[in-house]
Amino acid sequence: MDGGSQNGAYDGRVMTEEQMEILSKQIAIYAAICRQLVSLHESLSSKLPLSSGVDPTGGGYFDSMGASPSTYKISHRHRWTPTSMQLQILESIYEEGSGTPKPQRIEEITLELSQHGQVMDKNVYNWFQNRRARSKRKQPQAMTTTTVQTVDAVAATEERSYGDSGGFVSYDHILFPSTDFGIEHLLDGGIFRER
Amino acid sequence: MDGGSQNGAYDGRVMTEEQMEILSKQIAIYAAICRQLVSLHESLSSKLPLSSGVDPTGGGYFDSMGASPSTYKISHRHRWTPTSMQLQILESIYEEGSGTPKPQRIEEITLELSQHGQVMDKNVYNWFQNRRARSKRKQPQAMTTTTVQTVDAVAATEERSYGDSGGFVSYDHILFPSTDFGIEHLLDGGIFRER
DNA sequence: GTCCTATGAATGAAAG
DNA sequence: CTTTCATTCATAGGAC
Repeated sequence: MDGGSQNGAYDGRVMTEEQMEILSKQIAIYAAICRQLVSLHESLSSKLPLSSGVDPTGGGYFDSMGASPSTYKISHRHRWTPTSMQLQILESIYEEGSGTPKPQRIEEITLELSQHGQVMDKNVYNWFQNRRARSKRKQPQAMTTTTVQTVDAVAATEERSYGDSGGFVSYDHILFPSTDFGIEHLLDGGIFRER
Repeated sequence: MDGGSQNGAYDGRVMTEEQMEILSKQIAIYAAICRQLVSLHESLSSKLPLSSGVDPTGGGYFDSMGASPSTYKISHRHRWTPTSMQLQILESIYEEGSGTPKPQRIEEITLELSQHGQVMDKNVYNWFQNRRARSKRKQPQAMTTTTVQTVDAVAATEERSYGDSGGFVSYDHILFPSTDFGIEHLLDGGIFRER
């Protein structure tokens, strides 16, 4: 661990192993924080192009607009839209299937649907989930109150409005979430401490 | 290990001025990046009426309604929503391995998470269950290379994030608004370079 | 332009 | 652990 290294820019060690370790950890801490913040940013920025070219099959949604051939939207769609053909199939299966989409059958359905437009398992899965949930909630719409959707909208508005516009907060609790790293020690008492 | 460090260990210079400068800059770079990312996060989460209003200081369940105190309970949130901080921690723990949430470790995690917002054991348990189940169903999509976060791999990981701009979301304009730092040189040829 | 509706998608919680 | 349910978020498309 001393002068063992020969080739390389540093023919003589100028730091102890311990110091190297500390410094490495300091760098690693910032690296980890940055990585977390970046991924946080990704998740916050809605569902932006997560695919980023890595996923060729599921990367782009572009529907054929089965009902309206007049529309040519080649641009990337963020949301899958079933074609009318697909919708028919889905509705049929929904009715006949006694309401249980079955996890493995999803793939079969997807396969069949993909003959009428691009679709993924996830889309089919979501569709059945939503279909079921929706039809269930449509039933108890006998609410005597004049405005059903008004309450809904208000509630949504309320919830959406809780963006805290408070003043600045110290970033320390953000940057240093846990004591796993032993950050305080490193940053406050490390080599680069202010003394 | 020579006698470089005991308490009060820094009475003798073990690094050259140049090395010190490089290291200082490395740290400074990460610090700057983190600061920018944090402020980016702030602006993103405060500006958008976006989803779960991420409240850095706290907040899980509670929405800051209060527009109409006369109402008994227009909309109470029954559902736990992890803060961004909590999410980061959870993701970290999830990634760092041991795909088994561990029964007792849940409490530890819960304890740590509770420093960043209200949370219960059950929430953490559910989160891990869901997380695992859903990542399983996911198609083999390597959106982010599952890089193990080890101190050794930090350099490589960061280099991937910075230097490699192909196929990855270009954060460069965010991270590096100016070339004042000369980051490439430092990160690629710094003391902690790979070779 | 703003507002509303419909609906795909995400996710916490619970059931099996 | 696997599958399902319930709620919510986000957005496309239409009405005005």
